Amino acid sequence: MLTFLYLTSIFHPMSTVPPFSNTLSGELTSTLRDAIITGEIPQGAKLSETKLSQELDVSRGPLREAIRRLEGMNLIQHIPQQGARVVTLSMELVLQLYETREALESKAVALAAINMTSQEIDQLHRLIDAQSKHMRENSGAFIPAESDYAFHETIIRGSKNKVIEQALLRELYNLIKMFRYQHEFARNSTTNSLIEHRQIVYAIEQRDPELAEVTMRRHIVHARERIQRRMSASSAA
Amino acid sequence: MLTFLYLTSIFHPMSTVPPFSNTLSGELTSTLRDAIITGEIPQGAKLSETKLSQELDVSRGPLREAIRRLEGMNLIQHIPQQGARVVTLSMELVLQLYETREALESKAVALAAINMTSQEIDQLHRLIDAQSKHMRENSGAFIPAESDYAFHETIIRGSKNKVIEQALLRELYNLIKMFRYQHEFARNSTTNSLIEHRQIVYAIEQRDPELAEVTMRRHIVHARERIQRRMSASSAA
DNA sequence: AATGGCATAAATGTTGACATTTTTGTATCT
DNA sequence: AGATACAAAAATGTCAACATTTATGCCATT
Repeated sequence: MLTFLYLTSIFHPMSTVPPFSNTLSGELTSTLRDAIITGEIPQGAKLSETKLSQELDVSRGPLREAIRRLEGMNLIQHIPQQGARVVTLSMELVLQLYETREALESKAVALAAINMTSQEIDQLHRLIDAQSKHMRENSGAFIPAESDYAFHETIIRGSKNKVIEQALLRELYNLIKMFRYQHEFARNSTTNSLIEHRQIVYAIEQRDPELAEVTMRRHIVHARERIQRRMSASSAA
Repeated sequence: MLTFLYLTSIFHPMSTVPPFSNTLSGELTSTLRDAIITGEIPQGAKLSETKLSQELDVSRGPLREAIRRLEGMNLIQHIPQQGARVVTLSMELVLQLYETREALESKAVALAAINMTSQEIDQLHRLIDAQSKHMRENSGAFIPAESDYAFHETIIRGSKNKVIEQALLRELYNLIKMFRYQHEFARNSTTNSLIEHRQIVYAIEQRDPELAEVTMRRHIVHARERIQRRMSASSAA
């Protein structure tokens, strides 16, 4: 039933992250990653090697390697002699993700305020302008998720700290994207987010690490609180 | 030449981290991890699948899986069609490691001040007492690395945040241990560290997250500055 | 009817061989 | 002598079969 996975991996909007191409096991990694993020393979589902290898028409070797990599990205959990399961995003885990993101990304933006090039700051302006334009032209008050990710990824890369970048983009953000993609209420950002984005860019522009840090911290805490409210309001998934 | 690796993986003091047992590829993961941390397989060395499989007398399948896992722990870097190399700890990377550790572990201790059980706090006291005893009885002014790791790991686990715990213990600490193990000057902690450890435990005991956070942040910044001084003084490895 | 054990089936772990790509070394040409 | 091109060798990527462990389902027993 997963025959359309190859299309997903190429066209899907989720794929801002490295495509792992060149090798079959790399392709499989991207394919499965996107299928997990979108929920095409649902949370808690077992990744049966035999079934997947038949459906995707590959041998089990590369598949196992892809699974090991996804394990490293925290998208799946592997129990020896039992197999791999897609991670389940409990409310507890999501809140912990945002706590961790707060710690890492506030540090990232502080470093970005020091290390970003002016070209990268220009890029932030372009993204914000696009977000602003989108809001004006579409009645609704939402930033598309893709644009929001681009904004945050630009800052994270601008920190020039490869360790933080890796921790955020390779481990945390996949899980956050998975959560937001699978929960309609979390999929888009509010109008407040745009204001906060402006504040963050202002602080970076001023080369003020402390201001950038507290602004980003507040931005993420707000997001977490919004999630917390809406999750306890509706069903706690 | 790596025939003694199995012994290393069992007896080596580095192994406070999960042993990955039960399965051959899990054993290989632990074995290679420890060999990398200790420098038995040196930085930048190529992990040749054919050679390793001969020396360790295993087939390449499990070996490749172990390598994928070590990739996820940031201990090795893999380039498709070219193979895997042990990461090289440049001065830049080490400083970035400590920046990241500062962000994560200061958050961890703030959470630990809220979430730690009294049993866990007792454990911290026992560790500090042992460290104190060790310093009194041995002329030198050093905390053994193992005891220092145990202290920090107890706090990290005490945060009850699995995401932070994973990021620190599975990704960062292996690299930090690798660095400290391979640089004599970084192997042990100074007398100041013990004082700072006491301050951290005090803050946790008072259930004061903010105090705990700034205390831990300073502790790690001090460690980073010490490293920075000594590395620029001697050779920049 | 429910439980326990046994046999079968299926899944994961492991292996060795095959395919393809990259590297290495040699020979030739300028 | 240096550089380029080709050929051989070695390494990584992939596959299919085998081994071992775990899960399933049936039968017998209480």
